[in-house]
Amino acid sequence: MQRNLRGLKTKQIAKRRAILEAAIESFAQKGFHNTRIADVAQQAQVADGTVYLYFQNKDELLIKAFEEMFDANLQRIRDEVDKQETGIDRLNRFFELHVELFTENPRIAQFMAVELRQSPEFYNKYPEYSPFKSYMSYMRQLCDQAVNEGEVRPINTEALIMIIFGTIDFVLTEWSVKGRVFSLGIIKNDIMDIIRFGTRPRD
Amino acid sequence: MQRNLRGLKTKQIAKRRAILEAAIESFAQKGFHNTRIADVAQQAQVADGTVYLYFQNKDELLIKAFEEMFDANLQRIRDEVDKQETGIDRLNRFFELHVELFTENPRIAQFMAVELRQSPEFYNKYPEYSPFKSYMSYMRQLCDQAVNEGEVRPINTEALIMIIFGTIDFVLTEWSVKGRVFSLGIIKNDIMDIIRFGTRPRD
Amino acid sequence: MQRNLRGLKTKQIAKRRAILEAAIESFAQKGFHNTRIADVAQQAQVADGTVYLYFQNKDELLIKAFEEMFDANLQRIRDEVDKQETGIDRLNRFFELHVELFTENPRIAQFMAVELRQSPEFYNKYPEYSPFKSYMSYMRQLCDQAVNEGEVRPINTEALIMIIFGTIDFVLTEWSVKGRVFSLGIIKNDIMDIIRFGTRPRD
Amino acid sequence: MQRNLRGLKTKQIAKRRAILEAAIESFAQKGFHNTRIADVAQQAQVADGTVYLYFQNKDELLIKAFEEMFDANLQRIRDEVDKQETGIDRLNRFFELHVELFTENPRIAQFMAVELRQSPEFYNKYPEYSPFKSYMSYMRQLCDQAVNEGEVRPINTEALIMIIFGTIDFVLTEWSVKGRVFSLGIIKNDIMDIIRFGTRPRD
DNA sequence: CATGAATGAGGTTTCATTCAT
DNA sequence: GATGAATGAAACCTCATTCAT
Repeated sequence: MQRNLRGLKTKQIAKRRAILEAAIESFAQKGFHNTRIADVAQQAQVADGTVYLYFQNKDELLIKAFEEMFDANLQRIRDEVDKQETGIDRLNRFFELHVELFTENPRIAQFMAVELRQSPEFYNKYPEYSPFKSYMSYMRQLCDQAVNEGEVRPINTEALIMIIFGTIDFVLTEWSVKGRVFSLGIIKNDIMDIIRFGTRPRD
Repeated sequence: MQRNLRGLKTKQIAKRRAILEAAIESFAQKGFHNTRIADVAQQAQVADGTVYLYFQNKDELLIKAFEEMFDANLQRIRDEVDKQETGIDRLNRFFELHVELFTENPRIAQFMAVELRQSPEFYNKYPEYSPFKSYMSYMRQLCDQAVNEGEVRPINTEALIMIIFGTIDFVLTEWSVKGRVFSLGIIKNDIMDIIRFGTRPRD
Repeated sequence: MQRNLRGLKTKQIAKRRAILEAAIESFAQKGFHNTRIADVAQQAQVADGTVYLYFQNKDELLIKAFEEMFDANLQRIRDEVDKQETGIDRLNRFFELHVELFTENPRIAQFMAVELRQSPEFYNKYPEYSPFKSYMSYMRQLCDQAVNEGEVRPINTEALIMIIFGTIDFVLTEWSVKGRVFSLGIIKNDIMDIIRFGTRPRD
Repeated sequence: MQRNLRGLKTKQIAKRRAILEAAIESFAQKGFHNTRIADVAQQAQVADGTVYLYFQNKDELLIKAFEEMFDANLQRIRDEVDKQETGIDRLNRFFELHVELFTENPRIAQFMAVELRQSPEFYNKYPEYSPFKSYMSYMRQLCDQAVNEGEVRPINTEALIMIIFGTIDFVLTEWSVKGRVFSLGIIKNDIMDIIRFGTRPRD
């Protein structure tokens, strides 16, 4: 019998995945608190109780959904970004791929926009909850490289990360939650231009 | 009997305000859904039922909290910003004051960080919910002025707004929700520098 | 200063009456439990608290509404009925006036239909609550007279009362609550005919 | 697994029934509005939430209680009545069985007495609420037959129905709600006598 | 493993009643 | 007397979670 990392059979892998997808879908649309486990179960075509065979409780479902969604995408993005030659090109590619990811997966974009912000109480309850830590860590690495290569002036890397991540987050949130009222492509280029220009080495 | 705008007596104004403050406090700390009306009432030193004399329901409490919080602060910020001579200075001042506001009112910063983004369902239910519309509209005006005055190159104003608002939002969220792990002052200046440099007219 | 039975000034009499009328109106339409004191007060153009100056509580408002409504009408009916010469005519007239009363005051008919039936618990709580006792007592008297005069055969008076009262109650309830789907005039005559015929002395 | 009409397992049928019985019991004793779902649940030996697995809400519980109580009994009555030869006998038997039913099931009698009449608002909210429609429809049929067979003179059938149903309703209400202060057996016979005599063909 | 019926704690909201003005 | 803002108890209903099948 084929068994996986977590000790699950292939069929169970699929079931687990279905539950996570259903959770993301529903969290994105209705928000965490307005999503009932019964909704997720129905969407995933399993019984309510089955959800609890794969996840301890509703909170964990949220946490795992984030974790695994980020991990999966980060890997794909890394592979692509690392093909670029220069630091500045890698940063640009990263920016582009990030936007692309969310444009092509509106559900994920919505999910992130709505669920990323949890209350301090939630962070206290789950200190390990830090969904895009690895994501930001990778971005930090890219920025540092670009600075070291001299293509970006020696600015505060944290500041740059905040600008990039914050802007993407905000743009995508507005775009996905409010109803895509503007062209993402145009604004994306303009933003990249401002940032690139603003971080260019001064003479 | 002294009566106010909404037709409330002076004492009632105070009570209404106390409820709003309590709501912001609690929403910021525990999140909207983990806040019970009883919490808000207790914090505001009124009976549970009293909350419903001033607000139709819990949702409206959230909406009004945002609305009035933004409105009140925007006015103060405008007054200050308009004292500046040049467009670029106004933009800078706006940025600074915005950060300052939230630095000095961590509760409000947290509240915004946690509750600003609602689910599509919420937006559908309350189409009028657009708490920082006037805020962004003012920012748009500032950007346009700066461009017209030639101190900022003719970039896409929307892009600039997204960068500014998104960055501030993200920085403050990280800073307030995660526990103020970095110096806001330093990062603020670096960010302003990047943005200013990135929007400077090219030769 | 003009003072009344209950020690009330003329203006207060009017206010008390307005509250009772409003109560009947609202009880009839929405039922006792779905009527809020605030509804009654608003309808009567008084403050909520004022209701409690005239009635101890909501229950008493219901009880008094019944009592006084019945008393007032019974008096008018008696005056009219007593003009009739024979027992059987008096019975007929009574029947007619009873129907007339409710036909001309649909609110009262509805009120009675909906609120007459209270739970055993209610009757236990208010043993004195017996809204149409005097009404039935008067009817009993009429029946007895008719029997004594020989125009009605010596039947069980109680049975006759039940038939008359029950039928009227049911007819009016159906008629008023369900939406007056049939002609009250025709059915009234048919009913009176059956009853008169059924109670006629046998040869 | 044994499954029933509504798609319920045998055990669930029993549970559903227990809830209905408990509801009737409690509605009869305390009235609909003074009955808490918790009362019903406790009486039925289930958890509060379980009630909502079988009925959408409290209103539906009332409606279904009526519907099914009437349906069940009507069937039994029909079976018995249809054994009679003549129309007039069927009418008599119907009357008797109707009275019997309620005499032997005081809870049901009380329930009906207290809850049959709802407010116009209730009828508007649930237009399909017409608990004894089939009951009256059957009675109409019996009356028509009796008229056609010539044993009852050609009177207004509706009038006769009103008399019969109204009288029974009133008698049973008085008898059950007020505390059974008179002999139902005697009065029943006297009433039947009056009605039969009143509807007899005239020469 | 999977199911889904059952549980029961908990929160929003209503509204009769009170009482300071 | 009259007002109506304030109170707070109480109840419907939801839904995360469990566990017998």
